[in-house]
Amino acid sequence: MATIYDVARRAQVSAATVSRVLNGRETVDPALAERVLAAVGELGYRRNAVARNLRKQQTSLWAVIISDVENPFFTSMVRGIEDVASAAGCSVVLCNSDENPEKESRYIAVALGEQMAGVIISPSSDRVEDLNLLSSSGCPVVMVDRELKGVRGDAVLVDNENGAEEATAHLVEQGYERIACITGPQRASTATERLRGYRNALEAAGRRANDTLIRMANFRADGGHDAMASLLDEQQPPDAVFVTNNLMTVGALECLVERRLDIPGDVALVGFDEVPWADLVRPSITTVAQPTYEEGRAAAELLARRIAEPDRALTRQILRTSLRVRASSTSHP
Amino acid sequence: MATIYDVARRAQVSAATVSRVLNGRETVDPALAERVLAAVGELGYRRNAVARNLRKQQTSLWAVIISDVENPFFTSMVRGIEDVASAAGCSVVLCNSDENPEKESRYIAVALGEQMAGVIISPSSDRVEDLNLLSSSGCPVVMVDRELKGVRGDAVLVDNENGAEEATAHLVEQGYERIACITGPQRASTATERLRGYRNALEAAGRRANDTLIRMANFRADGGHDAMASLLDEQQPPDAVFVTNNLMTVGALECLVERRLDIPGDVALVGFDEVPWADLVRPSITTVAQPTYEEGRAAAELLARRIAEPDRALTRQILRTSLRVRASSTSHP
DNA sequence: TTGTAGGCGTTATCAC
DNA sequence: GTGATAACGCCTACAA
Repeated sequence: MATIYDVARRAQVSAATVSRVLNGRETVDPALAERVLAAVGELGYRRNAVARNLRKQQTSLWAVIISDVENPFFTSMVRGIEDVASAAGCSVVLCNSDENPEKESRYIAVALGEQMAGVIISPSSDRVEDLNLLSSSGCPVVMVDRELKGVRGDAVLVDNENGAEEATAHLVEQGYERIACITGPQRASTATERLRGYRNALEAAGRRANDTLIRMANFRADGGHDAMASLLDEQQPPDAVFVTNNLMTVGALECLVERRLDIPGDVALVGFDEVPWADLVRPSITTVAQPTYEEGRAAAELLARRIAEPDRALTRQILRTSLRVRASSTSHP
Repeated sequence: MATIYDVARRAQVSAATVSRVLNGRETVDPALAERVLAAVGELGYRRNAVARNLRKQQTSLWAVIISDVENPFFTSMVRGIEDVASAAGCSVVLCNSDENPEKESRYIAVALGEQMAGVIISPSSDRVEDLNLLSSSGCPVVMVDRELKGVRGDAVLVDNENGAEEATAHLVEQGYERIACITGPQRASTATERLRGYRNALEAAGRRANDTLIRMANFRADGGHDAMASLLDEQQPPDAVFVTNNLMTVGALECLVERRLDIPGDVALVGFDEVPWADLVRPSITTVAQPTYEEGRAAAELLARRIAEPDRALTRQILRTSLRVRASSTSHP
C-alpha cells in the first residue's frame, strides 16, 4: 500500500505538500498540486484513515447504537441520520445492542477506542457512567428515542406520555371497559412514560388503572405474545389492549389470531410505533405513529452541531406523535 | 486520556510490560502484572484502538455492508453474523448502502481506510474492482445473498433458481393460467436467478414465459407497487404473481388491496423471502423462505476462517430455500 | 522475564 | 508556499 512518502517521491515534493494537497485547506502551488494528484492516481494511493485518526485524535465516523436492528422503527430513523451525516462528510456505522446491556457496553467501548466523532444511541441499559465516559472523553453523545437521566448529552424524544394518553383515551371513547396495557422494561424511559400516559387517560375518564391488566414485557414480539396470553388467561380478560411498541404489538396480534379472537369485536388493539404493514394486516392496526425519519435527522443535526460547538448548552428536543386510527380499535358493538 | 506510559509510570514498569499484560500473550511476572492492572484501574486507562490498529495494521472490526437496513431479511442475517463475530472477539459495524452504488463505494472506502479486519457484503453494484481492491489490500471479502462474478471472495448464497422454480411450479399446480413475475434490478444476481427459476417452471409445464407478464423493479416496496399496477393495467392481466423479494411483495399486496381485488380469487401471490408478518396479513402470504440467520452465521464463519487462513481456496456455499404455502396462493376456484 | 527503541502513516509546527 | 521534523499511542524485535 502506497504512503504519502511514495507519492511525495514520485511527485518530487515533500510529504507535507502531499498532505496539504490532499486536505485542500492550505494553498499549494497549482503545478505541484497537479503533480501530486497525478502521482496519487498512478500509485493508486489511498489515505490511511487509521494513521490520520491517530494524528488528529478523531474519526469522521459516527456510531449509531440501536437497541434492535430488527425493529423497523430504528431502520427508518437510520436513514434520517445517514442523510445528515453524509452532508457533513461523515460516515455512519450501526451497532446493534440487541437490548443487551453487555453488548451495548461493548459497542460504547468500541466507539471510544476507535475515537469515533460522535455517538447516537437509544440506550438499552441504565448505566449512565458508560455514556458519560464517552462524553467526557470528547465523544459527544446524543440520545434518541430513550432518555437516560444524568447523561451529559443532547436528546431527541417524542412525547410518549401524551401519545399513550391519546391512544388510551381513544379506546375509552370507543366504549371499551377493560383496557389493558402491555409495556416494556422499566429501565426504558419510553416504557414508563407510555405506561404513565395510559394511567393518565384512565384517570381522566374517572377510572383507575387495574394492575391485573398491566404487563411489563421485553419490547420484542415474543414478549408481546406471552403478555397477551397471560392477559387473556385472567379471570376477567381485557376487551382492549394498548401495546407500547411495534414488535410487541405483532406478538400480541399473533396471540389473538392463534386464539381465533375477533379484533376488535372480542379484543381491540392499539399499538405504539408505526409498522410498515399496519395497513396490510386484517384488521388494519391503529397505531401511535412517531416521525422516525425526523427523529433521526434531528438527532444527527444535534450531533453535527455539538461536534462543531462542543460547549453549547445541552438540548432536549421533543417531537409529537400522531394517532392513526384504523380498524383494530373501531366499530365496537 | 491516559496512555500506557502513564500506566507504566504508576506501576513502576516499562510501557512494554504494560502492553504485554494487556495483551496477555507473553508471560509476565504476576507481581508486576498485578501492579499494572491496579494502575490501569486507578487511572481508568483504556487502550487507544486507533494507535493499536495503526501499529498492527488491522482492526478487530468487521464491516457488514447491506443493501437495505429496512429489509427484515438482512436484519435477521445480522444477528447470525454478530453471534459468530463476538465469539471471535470481533465487533460488527453495519453499513447501509441503500441499493446505491455510490454509497456502497463510500463504505467500501471506509472499510479499507479504517483497515477493517474483513467485510461481509451483499453487493448493490456490479463494480468488481471496488471489492477486489479490498481483498487485494488484505481485507477479506465475503459475499452474502448476492454474488458478483470475478470478485476474489467467499460467498454464501441460496439456491435462488430452485426456490423460484418451486414457487412458480406451485402456482402452476394450483391451476393459475397467467402467472406474472416481478423481479429486481438486473445487476443483482438474485433477481436474474429467480427470474430464471420462474421461466424454468413455466417451461417445465409446457408453457412459455410471456414478456408482457414480467417486470423489473427496484427491490423496494414502491417498485413492487408500481410493477403490480402496471401488470393489472395490461389488456390481459395476470391471475397470479410471483414477486422475487419481500419488500416488493408488500408493495404488490398494497396495490392489490387498493384495487379491492380478492387474493387469491382475483390474483394469487407468492413472495420470495419470509416476512415477519406473513402470518398476520389476511390472507396470509405464501413465501419462499431463506435461512437468513444461518446465512449470516455461515458468512461470518467463512470470514473468520479466511482471516485465520488467508490462502485457503475460495468457498461458495449454497443453502436451500423452503416454500411456505399459505393462503395467498391456494383454494383457487 | 523485562526494558529499550524504532516505526506504523499522518498531520501540525516550525523554520526557511 | 514549501520542506524537515516531531508527535499521535501502541506493539514488537532485539538486547540485556
